[in-house]
Amino acid sequence: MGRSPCCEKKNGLKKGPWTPEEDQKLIDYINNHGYGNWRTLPKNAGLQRCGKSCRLRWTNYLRPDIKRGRFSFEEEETIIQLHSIMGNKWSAIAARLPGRTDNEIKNYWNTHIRKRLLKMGIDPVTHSPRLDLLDISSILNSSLYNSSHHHHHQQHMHMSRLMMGDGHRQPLVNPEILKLATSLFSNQNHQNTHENQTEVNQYQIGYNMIGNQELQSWFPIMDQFEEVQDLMPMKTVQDSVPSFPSNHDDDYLKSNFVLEPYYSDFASVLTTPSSSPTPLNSSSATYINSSTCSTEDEKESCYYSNNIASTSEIPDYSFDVNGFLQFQETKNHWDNVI
DNA sequence: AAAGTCTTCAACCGCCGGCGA
DNA sequence: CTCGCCGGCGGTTGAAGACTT
Repeated sequence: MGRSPCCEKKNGLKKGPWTPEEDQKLIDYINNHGYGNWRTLPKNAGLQRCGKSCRLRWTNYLRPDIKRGRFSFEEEETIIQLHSIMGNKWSAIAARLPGRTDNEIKNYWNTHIRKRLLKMGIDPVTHSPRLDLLDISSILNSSLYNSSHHHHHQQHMHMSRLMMGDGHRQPLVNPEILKLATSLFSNQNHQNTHENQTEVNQYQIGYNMIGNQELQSWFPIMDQFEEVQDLMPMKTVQDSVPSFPSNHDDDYLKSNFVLEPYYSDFASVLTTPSSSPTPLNSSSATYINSSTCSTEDEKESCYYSNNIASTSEIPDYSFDVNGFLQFQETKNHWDNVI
């Protein structure tokens, strides 16, 4: 039954950051003797550390094959894809990223990727769009929205630019989702909750979302919708131009309503049969792109400006992990060949 | 310049499963 | 079968540095 903690206080083992001297002792020992029994290693190596601490230090930091430095865009894409399939299986993800440790990937996910997905309105757990998560204000601020938009016609213009771009810029928001959001907020006949559910489910089908997890991710939308319905009357959609409530613009937009995260070209790389040896099916995968965005800032802005992958191009949902991994290997192979 | 706040990430913790006695 | 050991995993923490006010 259970075992005592590996680092008992009474035996005076050191904790906390490693010193260069300790590192060197560990490296020297492993170079000479290899690593086998972590429990006895520190004693043999002359370290006042527990075996667990030594193993962690070696596998996460001192190992010679550790790759240091920033994650490349390709690595980041891989992490996101694998996470969409495997979830928080950091070691499994790390196994697919040579030189990266599970700890490093976990940290990178929590400090960078997760935040970015949230900002885009993508649930980092399910990888599906969440209307209640998108930081719409940051999207708007980062592009064409400005504070002088209180006139109605201007509002329509902004929204149409959001949907269609303006000739110079690409659209920022998936028009389908924008329609969904608009429709949700403008439809005044929502007494029948069953109908609401049906409407949402239709859009889920559009995203090929299957499974309780994905379905659940939409529930907050409905909750929030009902709250807002109570607070303010909604307008009806006029023609194809969506309209948001005329007052409360800023508050409204900042109230965590999300329109749509931007799926990108990378999705088509993975989902288009012509470029994929094994057609990849993964609607819950969150695809982010751009090979041209390398710095953090560039990545950030690219996330908001990539092309949209139309919902009609999204393949059927059915995870084929082996196919995916096979695809990755083939892709890597050809990347190397090229 | 100083104080306060936020972010990052190395390291720790507790738990689990595999394995041998 | 049970027990104890060990390696490994994922979640969490907190010191240090970066950034903001």
